[in-house]
Amino acid sequence: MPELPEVETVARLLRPHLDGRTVTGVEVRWARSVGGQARTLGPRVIGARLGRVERRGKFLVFPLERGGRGAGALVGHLRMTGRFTVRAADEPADPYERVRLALDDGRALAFDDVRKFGRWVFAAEPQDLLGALGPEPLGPGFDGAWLSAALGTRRRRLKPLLLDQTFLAGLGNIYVDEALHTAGLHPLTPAPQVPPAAAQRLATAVRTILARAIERQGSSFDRFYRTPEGRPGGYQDEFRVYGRAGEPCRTCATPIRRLVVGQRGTHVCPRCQPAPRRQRRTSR
DNA sequence: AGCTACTCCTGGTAGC
DNA sequence: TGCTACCAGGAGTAGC
Repeated sequence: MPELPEVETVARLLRPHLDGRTVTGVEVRWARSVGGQARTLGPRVIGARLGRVERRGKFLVFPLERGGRGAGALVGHLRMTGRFTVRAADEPADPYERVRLALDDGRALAFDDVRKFGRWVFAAEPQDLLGALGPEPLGPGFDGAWLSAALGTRRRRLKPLLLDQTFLAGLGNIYVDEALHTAGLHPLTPAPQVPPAAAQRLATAVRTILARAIERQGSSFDRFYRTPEGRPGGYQDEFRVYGRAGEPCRTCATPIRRLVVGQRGTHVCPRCQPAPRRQRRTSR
């Protein structure tokens, strides 16, 4: 499922195709993909120029300009199976194409999405959609000191907390499992129980893993995530725990276990990631 | 505050 | 072969 490295890859590869293009048409094939804006989308985007595509967390932001001035943005989220592709206007549509923008160079920017969870909506003020997001893990504000302090103010367990986009923006199920393993932390550990040195390891693991995954253009372990050029990513070859239940840990050869945490499949090495001491149940 | 359950969706697959 | 039942899961929401 697309997380920060996949979305970053999409932004980087779309950029050269879209920067400065003018939108000449809109076609919506599945209204919910545009959040019910099927009727209003046309007037808001046709005639607008596309600015530089940006990523914020797992969101893609396509800024729009009119007469050199900001005119809102299209904000996209791939969720599970969304995909952006630039295709020639006469190229046949993907069977799961949900939305298409015609561009002034004769090509089209298509949003394909098998499971229809993804969204691509117009926002006059993109901050309305992005404002609640936590910091960028690859940004200057994120480091061991910040993470250690932030963990101390929360009571949740590490896994659901790291998946919470308002805590930290961009991590999903795969990279949380990978980072926790690299840092030697169990996903059920209560956040305030993480000592500063371990928080530092976790921050470093998050940054290192995300940066490496971007280099590999993301992870493709099923048929869903592909770059806008249609190629799979390469980071799945470097997974240490995700999807490896029963296989030996790459560090200590102990079989990887799969558990469910907050309705999410979760992968741990029982030796590298010792379970937290059982919490005392609060009596009465 | 933070937990669980539920919703949205579909293709793939396990089981019969 | 063909059917049904179930699974994955990001994020929003409701209820406790």
